[in-house]
Amino acid sequence: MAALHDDVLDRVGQRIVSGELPAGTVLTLDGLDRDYGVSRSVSREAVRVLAALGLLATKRRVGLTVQDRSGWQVFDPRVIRWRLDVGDRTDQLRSLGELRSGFEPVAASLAALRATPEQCGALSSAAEDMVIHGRAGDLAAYLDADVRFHSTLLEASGNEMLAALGGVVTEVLTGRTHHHLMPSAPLEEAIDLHGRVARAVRAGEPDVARVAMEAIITEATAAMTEDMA
Amino acid sequence: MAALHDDVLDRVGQRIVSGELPAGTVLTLDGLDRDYGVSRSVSREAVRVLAALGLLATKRRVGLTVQDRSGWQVFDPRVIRWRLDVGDRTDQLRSLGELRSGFEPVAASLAALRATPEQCGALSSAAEDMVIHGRAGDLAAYLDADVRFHSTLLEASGNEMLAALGGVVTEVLTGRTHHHLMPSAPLEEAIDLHGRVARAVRAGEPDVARVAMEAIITEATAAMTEDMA
DNA sequence: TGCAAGCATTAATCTGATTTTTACAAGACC
DNA sequence: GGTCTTGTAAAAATCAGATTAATGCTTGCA
Repeated sequence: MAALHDDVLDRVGQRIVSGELPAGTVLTLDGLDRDYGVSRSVSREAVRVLAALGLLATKRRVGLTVQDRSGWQVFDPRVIRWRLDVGDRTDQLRSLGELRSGFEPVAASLAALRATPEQCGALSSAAEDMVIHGRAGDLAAYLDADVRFHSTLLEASGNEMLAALGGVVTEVLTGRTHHHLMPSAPLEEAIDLHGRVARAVRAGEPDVARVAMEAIITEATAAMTEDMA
Repeated sequence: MAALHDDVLDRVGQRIVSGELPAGTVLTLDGLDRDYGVSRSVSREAVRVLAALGLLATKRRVGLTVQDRSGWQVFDPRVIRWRLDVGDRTDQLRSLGELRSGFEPVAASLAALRATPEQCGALSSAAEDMVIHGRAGDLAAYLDADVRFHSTLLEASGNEMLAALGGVVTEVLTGRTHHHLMPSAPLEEAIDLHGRVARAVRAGEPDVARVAMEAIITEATAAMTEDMA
């Protein structure tokens, strides 16, 4: 099912973020063709994308040079996923957590000022689903509701760049569930906080929404650090 | 000099973000070959990158469909540049301002905990330069110091994702000066706040740093909105 | 020792052919 | 008439061969 292009892209991307191919390593297109048994078009297009993501640089007569982490497009969902899958998961999640503690409270407060009735409804419904599936212990359905909640909230902020961070948050939530960095049963307190945010947004209370969202991130960070220790 | 690949990439990218090719428009690879007079490899690789940026989606038997803005990788430097060049500059700057109000205070507070002595020095020196050039009314030198201040601070947060947002902040600062959305002489208060952040970071006082940085963003937003009215 | 010419390597580009997927339509059936 | 199957063609995806253009490195000369 997975197309050859995506296959090569994923595999090389993962080898780079995992550190198997450290910065400075030099590859060649011919080498990739042989390694993966694909035609030049496939490896060529994969390399172009990796170069766009800042993971590789191409140079004539030299080849493909693996780039230092400082040049990576760390906001690209693909890079985030690779790093969560095979890279420095802990560092990555800490970075993302700190970042979220910055922009999600702002998004919550903006959403309280700008959310449409439909978005308020979607938010409440997602929060309710979290209650139901959280209590039932259905982690997959809980995750789905969690993702819906945060994506809707960021969308409702009316700020397209905050909305664009929805992909990043989705990767974090999915990643930490997938890698078992979550309590086996979601905490009652976390679930409750989501409901509080939803109500504050509906009531148009930006400060209440912001504070509740700050608590969500703090709680999530604490839960995760404990779990990793 | 500019390679064919980058040429096609830039041109198609700009046509999309400018709205000349609205979401839903369907193109074909053959069409691009003809339009730009390049071979399939070139258009193919450009399309692959555009697809990675979320601007296009490819589908067999259909062609290339221009995607809605909601899927764009709006944090990619290429996309930011295209939008500042041919897109909606003012909306873009407002979005970026709201985003900054989220992550810069967090970065300031983290920097107070983690900045190295060298970074503290660079921060203080940038703040001093802002005083000097601000009072002298040298806008270009002031901007340079301002950019140095914020980039250093984000770097000093010790969080690579916050550091990666340095480029974004630079765009905001440069953009608003370039488009005359700044007071002709920087406000004494704004300059003073930067010094306060630098001192708080050096002293290791995260809360003071955070509050001062919040004030910087609030002041900047107010100044810009007034100017636009 | 320094410099310039030439060589060899590798990405960049062009081209033609084949394979695979799949939207759409024509026909078959109820 | 409406739904289901089947066939066809359109377009991307992939493969493969050849040519072009930069450019790092070496060689030879002064």
